[in-house]
Amino acid sequence: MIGQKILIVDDEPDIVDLLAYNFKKQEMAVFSANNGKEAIEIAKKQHPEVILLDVMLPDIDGMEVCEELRKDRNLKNSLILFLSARGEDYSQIAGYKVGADDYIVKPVKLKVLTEKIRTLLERRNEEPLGNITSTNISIDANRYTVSKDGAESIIPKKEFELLTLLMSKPEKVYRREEILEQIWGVKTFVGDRTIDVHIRKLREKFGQTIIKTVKGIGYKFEDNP
Amino acid sequence: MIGQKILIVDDEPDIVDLLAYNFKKQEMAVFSANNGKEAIEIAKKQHPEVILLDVMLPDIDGMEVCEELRKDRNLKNSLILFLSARGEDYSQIAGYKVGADDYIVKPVKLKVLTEKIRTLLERRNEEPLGNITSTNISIDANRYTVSKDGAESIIPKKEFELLTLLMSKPEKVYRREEILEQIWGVKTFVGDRTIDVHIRKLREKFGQTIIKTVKGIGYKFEDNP
DNA sequence: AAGGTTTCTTAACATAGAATTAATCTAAAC
DNA sequence: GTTTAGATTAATTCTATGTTAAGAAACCTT
Repeated sequence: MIGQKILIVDDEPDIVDLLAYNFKKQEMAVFSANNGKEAIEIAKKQHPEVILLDVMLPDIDGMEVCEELRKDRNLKNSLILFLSARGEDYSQIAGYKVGADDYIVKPVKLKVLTEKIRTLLERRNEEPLGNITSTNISIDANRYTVSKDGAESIIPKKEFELLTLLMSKPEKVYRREEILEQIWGVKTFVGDRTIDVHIRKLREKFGQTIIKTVKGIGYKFEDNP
Repeated sequence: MIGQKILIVDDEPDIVDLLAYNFKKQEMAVFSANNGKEAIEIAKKQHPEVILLDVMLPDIDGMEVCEELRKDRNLKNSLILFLSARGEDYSQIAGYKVGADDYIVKPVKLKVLTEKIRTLLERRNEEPLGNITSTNISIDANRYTVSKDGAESIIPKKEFELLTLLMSKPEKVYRREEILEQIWGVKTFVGDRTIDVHIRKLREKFGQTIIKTVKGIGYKFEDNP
């Protein structure tokens, strides 16, 4: 588990220390928080691959924290594990609903925990990521291909990202602002016509009608059969 | 278990003798070492199929020896069994991390040991681990060979690993990041052009078309008949 | 240990193709 | 009909990768 980032959230310093020590030894980058607020803050900044989250926290409930974390794009695929004391059985039921991947009952056994994380991480990596399909065009994120009418093609990165974004929510109008933010990042300043050019390329390749202009606002993907 | 090479490593001559006698009777080629250094030396030269390794050695720790041995490509598939005195429970935990196949608590019972080895060897042979085949190229991970059009060749380690990675999921685009992580490990900082050079070597050897570049993303193996 | 060989990595440069911009044109909205 | 956002095109700049050669490191052989 070398190189992964892990965030440990618990209000008991002993537990945090123990776990931190263990995972540092495995060459993971360890972050820790003692409460929910802090946890959210760190997670959003570092987007760790693994998050261990105590259910009982002084400020926010662990499950609420979890819910909050899952809203962040960069944490969608993180592994979130609940830690709960023996009595708090409810976590089991609620846990999955809220989006945790698993839960561990304290006292934590390091070996078990480590193994669990390893297994889940492996499984995660194997899972095919992002595969979007509409009536007449489909994207395969693993292979970075776009298929239309059976013809598969590889398109440049920016075009691919743009198409993926629009197709991820068909019919939703993405404001130009929003597109810039998602694909170019917030800080980047890129000319006014840049998006247009990429849109044009996509239309050229997959037909004028797949992307509709909403003047003054932005663009949307249209699934026209 | 006829014809196999076995290396016995222990600092107690009695034990070595006993085991040696036993395995010679089974027509195995027996080698022995009294310390870690010697063990490594012999193992690298003889690459025995089976290695019995005492955890407590006068010089190097048995587990370190094991780790060292596993680095040798000819010993990757050897059967390594730890021998440990009853008290030394830690070997159990650390053992499999380090790459041992099993461990035996002393006093060794010959019949049990022999049976264990037999079973493990059989299982090993049954699962020719890592054997990837595509239409016109195939990898034999056990023997570290690559065959194309009937011609079998041995290629350098890094190239082999890279090819294996890409071929393990044909058509899947491996991001450069991902490749680095898998083959070089996250901690390693390796130059930007290193991957390219290895890719180039592979294309040189097996044809330009086997690996396709996905610009801005990474590479993928293509099975083109 | 010395010498030769192979493998790995790096640096430097070349190049193709991608991203961006600028300039100009078009059409929708008022 | 004027205005303005967007479309179009081509030129320009950038960037990722390809390529080569050379040095370092690992590996073998004697």
